[in-house]
Amino acid sequence: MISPYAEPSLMKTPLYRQIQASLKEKITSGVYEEGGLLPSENELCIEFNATRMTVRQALNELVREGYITRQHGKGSTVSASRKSLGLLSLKGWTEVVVASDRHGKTLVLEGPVLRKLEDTAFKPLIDNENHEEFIFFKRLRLVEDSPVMYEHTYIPNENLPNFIKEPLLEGSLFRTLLIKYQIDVQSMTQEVRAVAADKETANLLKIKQKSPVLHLLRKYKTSIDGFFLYSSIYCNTEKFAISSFN
Amino acid sequence: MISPYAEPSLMKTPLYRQIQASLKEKITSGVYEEGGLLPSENELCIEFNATRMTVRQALNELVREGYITRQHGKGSTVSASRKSLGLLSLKGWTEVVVASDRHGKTLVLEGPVLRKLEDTAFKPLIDNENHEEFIFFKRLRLVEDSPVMYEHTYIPNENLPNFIKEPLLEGSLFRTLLIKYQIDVQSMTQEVRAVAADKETANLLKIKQKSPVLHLLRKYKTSIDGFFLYSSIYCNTEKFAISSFN
DNA sequence: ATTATTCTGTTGTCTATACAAGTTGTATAA
DNA sequence: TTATACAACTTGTATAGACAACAGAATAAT
Repeated sequence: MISPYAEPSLMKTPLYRQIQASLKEKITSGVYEEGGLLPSENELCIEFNATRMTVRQALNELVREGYITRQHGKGSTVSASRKSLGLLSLKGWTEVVVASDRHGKTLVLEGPVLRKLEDTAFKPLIDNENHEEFIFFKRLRLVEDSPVMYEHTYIPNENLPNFIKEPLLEGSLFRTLLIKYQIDVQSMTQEVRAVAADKETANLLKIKQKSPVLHLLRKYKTSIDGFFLYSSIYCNTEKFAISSFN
Repeated sequence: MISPYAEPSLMKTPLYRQIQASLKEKITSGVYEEGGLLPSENELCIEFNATRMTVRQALNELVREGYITRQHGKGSTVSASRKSLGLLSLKGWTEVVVASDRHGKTLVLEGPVLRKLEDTAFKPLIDNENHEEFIFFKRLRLVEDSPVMYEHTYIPNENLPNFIKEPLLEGSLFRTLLIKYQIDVQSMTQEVRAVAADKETANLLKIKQKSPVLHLLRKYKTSIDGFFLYSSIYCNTEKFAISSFN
């Protein structure tokens, strides 16, 4: 496996996933504008040459991801991008910030480098697999030039040839995994705590030491069985809240 | 409307909701034990006299609510009750604590009483409706006799005759709404922050003032259109984390 | 003018069927 | 004993169609 990109995806993606991706693309790019109605299910059936059940499956996924809401007898409405920096479900940083119309930046403070997972906090999230090596990131994320999140990311060093050598596509990890490696991040579990900021975190987030920060321990499930991503995230929630739904 | 309970539900609940409820009941009561397999889709089809699509809709809902996981080619597995006091999605306090096999108690510190909503923090969650009066609770929730959550609940004073006069069924708000009033809590949105505990909260949660606590602002959607519940929750996450998934 | 009623288009629920694809155990062959 | 192949089971994807329930606009009745 020398090719810079992974093998072109021969595994055919299901039709409903294609529809889902297509609609998502049109929503985030503004073709379907916020607050507006999507085409009706029957129209989508014609557009994608699919049955209503298939179209509905795509739409239900978009509801689950928070892109649309639906109303009986009316239609599917494009959700307003969450006002309080919705760090919801699957959405990676880049996507969220773009969608919420704020100016976001990501600084890579360290990495990507190979290292072992020493953070014991992850133990309860990791089930059986004992991965040897991880690709490690330290990133600081800013909104309108004020630091909001400090994140440590661990990715098992498998399935990702040349990952370390090349920059992220558009600065987005999720997007890079999807485009270059056909790895789709599908869901997430997390543990949430409120903790006092330690010295490093406080400095980076420009807050006082010991002030309350949100601590998220995340495990992302991907389209590759047994391949997970792990993140430990400290959030300054003075200006922005983390919003979620279910 | 003098009858103590709401009219017997004449609105027929969809078949998939019935299946969903039946399976949920069997899971929480232990008929299907944790880590075990549910009957296959085809078996459930026979049991409930439904087609696979209908059964699958029920199963998908249970996945969304975190009761089961599914694996292609294998079956539906009953999820282990989340180790870290999973305060996930829709589950009310009672249900979570029972499921997680911990000894939980709820103290009603104040209420239910009628009052207006003065907490300005809810403003961003409330869209259009200006409810006049709310049924208000102050509750403290304990796990193994140590206080973990301090919660303010606001329920619009509509659709709930005699609510204040009678105790909650099995101490559970959600269960009371479902059984007595046929109101099903279906989903939730929330904003999450880390804040410093004020004096009252610190005292109740038995922690030091200004120590970090999790603050959750929740809006619950119900089966009645336009009828929402609101909660402001402070959590001590020293011992327990809030876990969620999506 | 206002209020009902009807109509049309939408999403919600459900049936019946088919084939694809993953998992597991069993039988067979090396 | 160890592979290999197969069979039987599971869930995943998809088609085609039907009727119910809801929203909103157009129409008819008052």
